[in-house]
Amino acid sequence: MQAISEAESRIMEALWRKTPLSAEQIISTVGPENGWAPATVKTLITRLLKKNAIAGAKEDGGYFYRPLIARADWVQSESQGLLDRLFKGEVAPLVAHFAEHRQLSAKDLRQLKALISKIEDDGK
Amino acid sequence: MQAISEAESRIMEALWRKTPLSAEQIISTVGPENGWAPATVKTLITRLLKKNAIAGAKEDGGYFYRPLIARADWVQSESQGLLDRLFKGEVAPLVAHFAEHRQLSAKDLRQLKALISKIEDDGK
DNA sequence: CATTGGAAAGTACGGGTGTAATCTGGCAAG
DNA sequence: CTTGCCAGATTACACCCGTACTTTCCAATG
Repeated sequence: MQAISEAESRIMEALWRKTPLSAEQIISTVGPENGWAPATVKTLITRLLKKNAIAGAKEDGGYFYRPLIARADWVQSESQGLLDRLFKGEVAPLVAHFAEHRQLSAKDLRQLKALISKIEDDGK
Repeated sequence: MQAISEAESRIMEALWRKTPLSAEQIISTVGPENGWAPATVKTLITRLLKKNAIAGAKEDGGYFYRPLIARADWVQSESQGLLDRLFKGEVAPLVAHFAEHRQLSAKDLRQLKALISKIEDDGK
């Protein structure tokens, strides 16, 4: 249901990038990326199965895994937690923080302005 | 040096709110807040000492603890990690995400606009 | 100097995590 | 029908974390 660990999330990311994937494919993408033995990847897959975060099924000749939770949902709970714990749930201070630490690129600024305009237009 | 755990961060937050604090003070602020036995709080203090995240010293009649790392630094590494893992290091997509999930209050919008104006003025 | 009170260290223990090997059982191919 | 491969389960093990108690050691106080 919940609490996908860091290592497990690497598997999820692979499946979110491309779904479905066979065990073999997961191992060959995610293994080298992280320096994991095949057995390790299989353990992570097992744990994700147990957590109902993914499902495996045989389809047209092979056995494939698919994510059962949407990346957006996961991102939501992860980032919501951080926002609450560190910034009292307010988005602006978070952005201000990044701004102070020179983490706001010109590209970010452009995108942010566009985003704000869009939101205001929608509300109109 | 690193990796302050969730529970440990509660102690840090108390010390960041008011520094220095005695063990007694930490226990009586942080204990009830989290439903922790005094012994638990002391364990967390010990672990933070071992991690060099705080320091204890006797000063004018009592024994007091002070944080050794700045809250801003901690917030920085925590949020940077999330930003990198979830949003490829780009701030705008993060804000966009919150916007989509109705997490952007009117107040946030106001503050964001002010923030952006300020940044642009500074750059001028 | 002896006692005491508190800080720090040590011990405990169940659960999660990272890392990994092996066992098992069913399906497919020969 | 038998055999082999592969998914899933089991087992392993050290470390971190949450939760907590007990022991040790130092410093101040009487």
